[in-house]
Amino acid sequence: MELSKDLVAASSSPLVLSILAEADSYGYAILRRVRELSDGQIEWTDGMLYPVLHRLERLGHIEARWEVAETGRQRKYYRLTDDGRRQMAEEQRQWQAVDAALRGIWGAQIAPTLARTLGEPAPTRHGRPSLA
Amino acid sequence: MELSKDLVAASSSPLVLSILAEADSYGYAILRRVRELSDGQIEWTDGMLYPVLHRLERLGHIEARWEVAETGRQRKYYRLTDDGRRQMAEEQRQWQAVDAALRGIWGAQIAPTLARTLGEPAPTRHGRPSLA
DNA sequence: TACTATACCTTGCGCCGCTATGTATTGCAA
DNA sequence: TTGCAATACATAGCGGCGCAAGGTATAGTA
Repeated sequence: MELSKDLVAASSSPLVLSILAEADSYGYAILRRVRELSDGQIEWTDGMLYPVLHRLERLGHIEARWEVAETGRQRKYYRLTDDGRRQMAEEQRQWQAVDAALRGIWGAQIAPTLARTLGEPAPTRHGRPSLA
Repeated sequence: MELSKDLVAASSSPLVLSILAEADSYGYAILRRVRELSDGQIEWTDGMLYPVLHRLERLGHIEARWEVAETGRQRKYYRLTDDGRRQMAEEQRQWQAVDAALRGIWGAQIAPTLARTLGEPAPTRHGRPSLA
């Protein structure tokens, strides 16, 4: 699925922090984990992930170390810091607040939305606009 | 609650489109509706909303008309177009895909996250990193 | 030998939220 | 009647960031 850039921006930090909360990891593995978690619906490129990792490191949310994998390859492992753990919790709160609002408004519209996307005529809503 | 700018960016379009799917509305009323829907947790400024409305109009997702309210005031009412309704459905799909991924990873961590934010020591995770 | 997957990185473009600022009107309270 | 808050719209400049494109290098495999 093609995700809007704003949604990618909003989800990249919480997703990365949460993945590192599970266990230390490195760039390529994080890309795979995101694909996995979303059942293949979210497809990040490495070109967008590395800047995210560098930013999170600059902000002190994560820490990097070089390590040599069993394969003989160099890998840069990242670890969640205490500060990063707090940040993750905060981002979780924010996401859930927005999600609650969206669910609130979608919940009241699920049936009509489905009907309309199926091509049925929308109930006419003009005439007197609501006086919010 | 203070929301990160990325989250604001990601939620502004779906929220506005969904609110207009309920009924035609105008700037100030939309601000109030957002506050209402989020139980006061989301506080948008008008300075960020108007550019959003102009963009959505430029993209053809909504349409504007001037109207004089019972109060005698000029108000710019916005209406969701058919294109906007499709866009809303698409953004809903995207949001739910990301939300599912986040729930997936948070679900496996809810207890530990709560424990750690309460100040308990995190389980040491260094030593052997996971081989993702 | 060549190709794919792994593994890291940076540059430039374009977009957009946010703060600050501006204008104008209505209604209420001092 | 004076002043403030709420209503109602709008724009300019700044800073930040995704993303595509491009780059380097190694390991494993055909």
